Amino acid sequence: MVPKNNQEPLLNKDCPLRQVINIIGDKWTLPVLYVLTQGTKRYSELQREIPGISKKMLTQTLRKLESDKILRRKVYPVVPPKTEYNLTTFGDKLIEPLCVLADWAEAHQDELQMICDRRNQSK
Amino acid sequence: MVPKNNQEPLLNKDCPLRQVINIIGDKWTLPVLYVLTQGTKRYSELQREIPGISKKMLTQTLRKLESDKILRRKVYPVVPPKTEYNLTTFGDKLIEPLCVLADWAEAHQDELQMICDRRNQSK
DNA sequence: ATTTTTGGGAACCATTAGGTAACTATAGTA
DNA sequence: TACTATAGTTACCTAATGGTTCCCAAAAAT
Repeated sequence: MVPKNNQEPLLNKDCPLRQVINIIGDKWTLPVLYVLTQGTKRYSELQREIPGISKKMLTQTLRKLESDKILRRKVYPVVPPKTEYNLTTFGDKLIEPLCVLADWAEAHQDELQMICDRRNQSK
Repeated sequence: MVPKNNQEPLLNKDCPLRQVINIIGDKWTLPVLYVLTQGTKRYSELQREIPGISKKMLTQTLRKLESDKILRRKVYPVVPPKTEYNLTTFGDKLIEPLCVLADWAEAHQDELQMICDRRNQSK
């Protein structure tokens, strides 16, 4: 009898945790999600509220999250264009465990900053 | 991720949460950390227990985590070489909030798998 | 008549991440 | 004598990520 492939869920590079990290790990995904926790936003609002993001990256990030069904995109056929974005219920649920990590990160802000500084210095 | 005060520690691309993601977001970091939660491991043990990792990536991942003080590297001056790795207390602490995310990810395994499948399909 | 507004798309480039293969040293073993 | 085990290093290549700049339409405002 072949042993059941009960692979450790945290071991390999396709584990669920890794999948989450892949989904939200892009440079601009967290800022976008964060702004959307404040409610429905238009494209231009997102761009204004996320310092440094370019149109290309904003569009790219939004489209990816839309196809992941983490957010919803609603286009109004008017001119000039109007598009609204808001989190799906799945997006809302995803936010919760991220908050835990975010709280930990805030609590360890100084250590994290030191790590990042050390990395930038050694480059 | 819920706004707490007038600060915006989760908004910009250098926020603490983003810093954590940067630190543990590399392809092989989570598998390495996971194996090390089982205790001290030698280089060859890590390589055996992490399917698919190459020597180059294992070394690279370990060195980065060492300079981040997430793990400790102990070299025995013998031949053939012997090197042991284990988590620091900071590494141990880092694991905890990641477990919360990992638990959520496991609970939503199916949805996550669908997202990843859809992404791979559209490529 | 011209500019502004909005939500993009397309082309192009630079940087980074990650993968493969070959090479290293030295003691012990067959 | 040749081979194995260990813990790497190096050079080279490709793919993915992210950034910049320019282009678009059509109505409204100046």
